[in-house]
Amino acid sequence: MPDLEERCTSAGLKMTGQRRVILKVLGEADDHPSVEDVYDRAKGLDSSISIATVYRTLSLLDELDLVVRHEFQEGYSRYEVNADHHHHLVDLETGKVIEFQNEELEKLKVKIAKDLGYDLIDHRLELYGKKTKKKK
Amino acid sequence: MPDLEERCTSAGLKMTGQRRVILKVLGEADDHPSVEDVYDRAKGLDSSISIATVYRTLSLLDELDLVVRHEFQEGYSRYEVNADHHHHLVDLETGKVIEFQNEELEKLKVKIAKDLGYDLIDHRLELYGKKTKKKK
DNA sequence: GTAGCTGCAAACTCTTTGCAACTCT
DNA sequence: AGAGTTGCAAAGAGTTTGCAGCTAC
Repeated sequence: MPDLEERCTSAGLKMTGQRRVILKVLGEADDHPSVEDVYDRAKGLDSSISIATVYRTLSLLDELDLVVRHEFQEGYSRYEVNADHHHHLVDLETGKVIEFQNEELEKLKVKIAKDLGYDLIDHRLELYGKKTKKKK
Repeated sequence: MPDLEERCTSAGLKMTGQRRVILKVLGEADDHPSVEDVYDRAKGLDSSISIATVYRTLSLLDELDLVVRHEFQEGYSRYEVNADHHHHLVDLETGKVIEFQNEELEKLKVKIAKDLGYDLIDHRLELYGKKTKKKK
């Protein structure tokens, strides 16, 4: 698959220094960074970058589907790159996000929507849990 | 089941005129009103009520689990009373919210969390769809 | 009487935007 | 050259909060 920069330029975006930095940060992220996270990491590479640019760039990338915006129950957005289809389990004790996939679940969702008379366009499933404590 | 007012007083809340109005509005709501919605309906009964009170009251009710707060992908909260356990399908064309339950889904969620080593504390499932168009 | 509640306005958080300067192509 | 992009600061939306006065108990 072509890299992020290439996909941006072929979508007609100009490749500025700031965008290169933000794309680098995103390309290296293996977590689900908030705008603030992306901003902080980007500033490490180019301290002149502004948070408005980070917001604008992430919005663009979201529109181009190069990035997926999530809103967990935290009051702000987090972004994810290269998101193959999956869902999230949020660890309530650490805030860590665990990804999972489940075939059965996919089928069930489509079926539920269909039974209600709808075509499924989008969906959101998040689990919130705590690590199972083993008995001593 | 005892009514909302009763449940509030027995939780130690003072029963003020404003709260009575807000509880009446909530008791009569069979939809998923936003804070603004509750505020507007409450003003119809007592025009002196302030939106700060609505926010404060809804927060209290949420803490007492007398109400469930939802954040669909709209940028604000909606509330729901007497929520027996169910999920939502949001009609992307009309904004209408359809409720559904599904036993199979419940079991599957618990199983997924367990397989990942977690106890499921909370979860969120929303489907977003459009009405299936029948062929002519 | 007093702890709790209220309205008001100011403050806060996250996000978007107008504008003048700048920069890819 | 010119459209697109940027930083800055101001503005927006939704929500919370400090405070002085009021009210249920």
